[in-house]
Amino acid sequence: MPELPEVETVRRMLETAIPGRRVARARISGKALHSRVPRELPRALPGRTFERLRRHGKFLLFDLSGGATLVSHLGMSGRWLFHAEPPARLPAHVHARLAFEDGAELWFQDARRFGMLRVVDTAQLGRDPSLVLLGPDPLVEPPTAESLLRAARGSRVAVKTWLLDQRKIAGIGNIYASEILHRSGVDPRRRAGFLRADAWRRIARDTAQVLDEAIARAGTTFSSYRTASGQPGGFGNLLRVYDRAGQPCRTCGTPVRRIVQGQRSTYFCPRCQHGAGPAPRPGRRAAAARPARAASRRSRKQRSARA
DNA sequence: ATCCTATCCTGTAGGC
DNA sequence: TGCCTACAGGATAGGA
Repeated sequence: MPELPEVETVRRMLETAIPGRRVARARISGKALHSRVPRELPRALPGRTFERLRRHGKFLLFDLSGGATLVSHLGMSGRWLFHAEPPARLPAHVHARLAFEDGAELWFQDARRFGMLRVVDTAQLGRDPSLVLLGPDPLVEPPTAESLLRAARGSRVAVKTWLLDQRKIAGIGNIYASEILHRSGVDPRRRAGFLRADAWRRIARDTAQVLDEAIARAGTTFSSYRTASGQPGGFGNLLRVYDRAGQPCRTCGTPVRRIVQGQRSTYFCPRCQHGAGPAPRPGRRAAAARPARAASRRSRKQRSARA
């Protein structure tokens, strides 16, 4: 569920609900002891008021009164659930429950327990081990061709894998990495350190574009708690390659391919994302000359067929 | 330094 | 129906 656009959606939602509310009680579940939910939560939070909500990449930062910040990462399956009037029945995998003085509650639910919570001294946030290495947040400091070219200098990893490295850009995950590269027309297997400025320029442009569009639609996938009815994010329909192996590329009709890079799925269009520049592996051939121009016009038929 | 692999968990979808 | 396997939006420790 949670890449930057999803986390930003959560942030915006919570921002309308929790600032100004004071914690009366915090509980963690027994199972939480095995997860990354700190045992001191019940001691650290009561009496504190939520002040504002920040985000850096995929991290949510809840600033609290008294100079503390609740740092949260949703991992793969984490969710924040806000209830003005909490239901009696607790769903599975709720590891932390914060009860406010007015009766509202905020729950942290995380089936797979890859997420984490931590309470840190706000003044020391910059030294937090999980935050200190993060690269720029693309909404705050939009990447440019120059910044990307510089950051990727010398890197031999595939550009898709490079985009997932939170130390380079904070917030891009597996869905949007594929989507960005498809829009940019860059082969995901190409080595980051060998991309030229024009490729990075397109990647910079499309990173901003994809993230903005996804945020505007409240993200991809997730069965959200934003509305009482739990509407899913609306970007799923706009995905051009992710999870579409074998289906026609929305641009040219060529079947989308799925490959595995760093144990994670990558989706791309072998025609739209053929390479300008050096081949990903020492063994060339990916960029073999191909009459992409003329041939790709065949797309029109398929496009209308799908609509 | 950089890169790669395995690992932490549970839920779900698909094949038989 | 049940059983089995493969896979899932993430990060990171440790070895090469």
